[in-house]
Amino acid sequence: MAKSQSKTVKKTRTKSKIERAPVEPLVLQPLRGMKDILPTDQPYWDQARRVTERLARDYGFSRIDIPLVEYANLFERSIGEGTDIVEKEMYAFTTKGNDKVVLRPEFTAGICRSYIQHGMSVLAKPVKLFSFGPLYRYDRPQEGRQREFYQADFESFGEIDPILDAQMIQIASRIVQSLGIKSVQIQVNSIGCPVCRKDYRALLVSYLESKKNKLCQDCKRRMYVNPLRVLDCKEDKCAQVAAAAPQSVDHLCDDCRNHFKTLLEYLDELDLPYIINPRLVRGLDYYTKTVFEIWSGSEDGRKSSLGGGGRYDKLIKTMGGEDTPAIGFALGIERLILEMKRVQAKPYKAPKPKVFLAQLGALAKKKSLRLFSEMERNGILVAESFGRGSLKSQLKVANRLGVEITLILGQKETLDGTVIVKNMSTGVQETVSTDKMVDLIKKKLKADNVVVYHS
RNA sequence: GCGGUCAUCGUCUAUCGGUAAGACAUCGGUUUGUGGUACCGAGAAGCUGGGUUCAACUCCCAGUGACCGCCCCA
Repeated sequence: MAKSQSKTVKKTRTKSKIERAPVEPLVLQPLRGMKDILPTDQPYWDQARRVTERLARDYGFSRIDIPLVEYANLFERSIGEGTDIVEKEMYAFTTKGNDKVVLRPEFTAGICRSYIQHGMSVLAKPVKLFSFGPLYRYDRPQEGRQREFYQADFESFGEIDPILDAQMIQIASRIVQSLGIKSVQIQVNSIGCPVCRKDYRALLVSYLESKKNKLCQDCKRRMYVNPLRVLDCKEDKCAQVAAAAPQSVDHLCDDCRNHFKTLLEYLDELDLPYIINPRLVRGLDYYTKTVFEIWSGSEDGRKSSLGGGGRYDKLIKTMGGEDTPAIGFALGIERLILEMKRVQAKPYKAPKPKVFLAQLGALAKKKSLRLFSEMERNGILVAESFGRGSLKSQLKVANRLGVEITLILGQKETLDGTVIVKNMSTGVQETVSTDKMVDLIKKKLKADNVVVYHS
């Protein structure tokens, strides 16, 4: 080590006349908008993962994992060139091989790519897939809005029936409720198919043109690029214009209107309360017919969208696959967890060790490693503090951990092939031979109605 | 991408243009191989880079980050 250091110094010295390479300081923080998920937060993440995985399984979804990085044009073509995600939120860069790539901003495009590539259209329909992982959007962070964030994503391919739409909304709602978030609002809307949307769009544009001078700068531009999004503008003056604007639900073709009507009937049947939000349009181009979002109840004022989704019946074909109707949605994990904390929902409680192994002296210390492993193999969770020497400090740790039994292994016990089993609540202790130890502990834990976990 | 607020031990919070204080947490001790409380002790901080000044954690500028509002979304 010292040798290589002096070598480095020499090198620098010989180089110093030419140019000394500036040493970048080590930045001890993550990139903007990214954060560590610390052990203290993991119980919430565990809960989010467990609930989504269980419901995915219950509703027949298979897990799929796709790469974090894809070609940029996969998203440009599917999400749409005029959208905010593509226009300004892509976490994009060029590789050494000169490929233009992005860190995935959403799941749908990548899953569709995989669906087409692997010929999943031959599978029994509907093909139901779910995923869980990080997404990246290069925008300005705020609480519940990071550059790296996680979603649970559900996609279903090959079924046009609106019962699928209802079921997807049901799953989303079930996940949120199962996490202990009771008061949520489901918003639904239909933005029609390419055919009726075209007519509606023309109608909307001509209406917006007549009110042009009452719109904000952004919307004056947006009305031609993506007029539906004007309806979503939060500017007061635009909202006023939007309120009187023609609504897509009033201009659906027969097929789309029936689809929407049937969906609402299904939702009524499921007793899922919803509100129709004619201004819900969502920021991605590929949606057709049904779109929906789930909003938190938010008694303390803050409202945030926990997730959303919709139908994208034309996307697979647009991307080069066979004509396949599809619907999907995603939930934002960080937002779910923020909401869980707000409503004091219970996180997942991992099983905690009920046994502590204390050791005293060099010989016992050596022996304790094997003892620990023996118990682990028998499904007994054991805590220890092998680095500590004194029995007193080890018992302190045991006490703090709240274990029921502490095993004490000293010099004497090691030589006798025994171990002291101490009941931490009564203080009573007995000496048993090590070969009977596992059975005895199991019996004691079981007697206390304590589950013994098996690996 | 635009506007605003903020930045001190691991956490929370003081103070000051001239030695940075406390609480919680952590670790150790209060005589031998037994936990709690109490008591004692230890370690631990001015985001980074410039400037003003005899002197900067403090004032100024820039950067970085967090948060808030907008945009948008999850």
